[in-house]
Amino acid sequence: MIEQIPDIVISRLPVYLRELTRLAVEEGKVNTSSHELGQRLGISSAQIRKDLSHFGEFGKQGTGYHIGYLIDQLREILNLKEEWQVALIGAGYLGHALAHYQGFEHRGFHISWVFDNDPQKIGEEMNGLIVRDIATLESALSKNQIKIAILVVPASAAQEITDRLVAAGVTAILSYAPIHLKVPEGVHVSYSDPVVQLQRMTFYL
Amino acid sequence: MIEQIPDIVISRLPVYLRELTRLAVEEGKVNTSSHELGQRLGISSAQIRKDLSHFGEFGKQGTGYHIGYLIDQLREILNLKEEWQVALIGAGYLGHALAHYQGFEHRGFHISWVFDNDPQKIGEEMNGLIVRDIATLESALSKNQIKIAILVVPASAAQEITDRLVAAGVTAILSYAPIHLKVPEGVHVSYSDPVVQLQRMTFYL
DNA sequence: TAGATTGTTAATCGATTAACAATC
DNA sequence: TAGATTGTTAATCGATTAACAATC
Repeated sequence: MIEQIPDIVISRLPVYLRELTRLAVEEGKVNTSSHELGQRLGISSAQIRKDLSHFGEFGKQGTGYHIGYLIDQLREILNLKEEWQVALIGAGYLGHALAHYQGFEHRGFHISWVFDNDPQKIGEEMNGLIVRDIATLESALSKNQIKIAILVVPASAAQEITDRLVAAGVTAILSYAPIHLKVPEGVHVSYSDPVVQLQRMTFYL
Repeated sequence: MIEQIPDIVISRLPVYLRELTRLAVEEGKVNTSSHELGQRLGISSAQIRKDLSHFGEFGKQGTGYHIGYLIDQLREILNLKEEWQVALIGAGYLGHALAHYQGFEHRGFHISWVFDNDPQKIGEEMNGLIVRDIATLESALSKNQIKIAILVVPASAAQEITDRLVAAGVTAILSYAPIHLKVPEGVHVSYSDPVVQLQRMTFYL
């Protein structure tokens, strides 16, 4: 029986990976400890060790973790050894910003397609990419086996586009539309709604 | 002793509020139930009732909740009765997108200041707002008692700007910088890093 | 009345933390 | 060796769910 790893554990791994990369690249460190990493992330050292223990033994008593090795292992665990091709749906202001975002490269992702339904935008160039007609969504995604999409369309269009993405074989969607999306089992959705995030904080103000 | 309400409960309230508004505005419904709301959000009805029970009794046996009343109560709980003035730090692509985002209005927020340190951008107009010199950050925020900031600057500048925001009285920060920010007790930070969100999903692919 | 649905309690489930033997 | 730190166990803490009396 394969042990089921909690999603909350998975969700912390990218944050560990990000901080480890920072330690290596910007501070030139070679080793670290669960205590140091936890300090920097506001997480207990016990939690970091427990999280990692789901996947193996990556450290050494007395000396902690070799950063390069742990980065490598986390990239392996998170399936980041190969670059993922990503489709961006929506060429509005936010789509524009994401198309120009430098942070995708070297962290495992590359936006290779942009779609919109606005004839004014179709054919436009965005950071080297041509905006395609959304009518060609299915054929392009299926043919290229795209598994990941970023959804940056109005709430009113989000569910319909989601259904089309899923039908075309997409199994991971990062949505900026302010709406809960219905997807079948096995399709993963992650949400980003700045207003929801702000409203969570105003409770405390 | 005031009962401490779990942050995870608080984090769901904006989602309830958003869906209730959709039910009212787009479908013209007047009443709903924890079951219906849960169905639409992929949350159990028991959890919705439990969450709401932390704050009072808002429903009626047999008939459920009056949507308008529950919306009103949630807005009260989340301190959304008055519009919050927000400062946007960073006038790059993402800052541009946020400055033009229509979703803030009517959901409790208004971007009233934009700052950048790039002389090329200072003075530029963004959706009716003038980009200010970041050197004037402290005076503008303190004088206008701005409590909320959206941080859209490079990771290398994020901690320094955060320190300045906190010193100027900001107590809620929505950060798009891919870095964990150190803030004193009482200051709230919410993060949005698209790469972290994508990496969480690639584990399952 | 009969059916529906709430708010709440208790049980279950799951996540975090503390502690420590092992060992580098 | 002495000090540091891991991986793991058990205890604690917290969140979710199931069930149901109350009642609209």
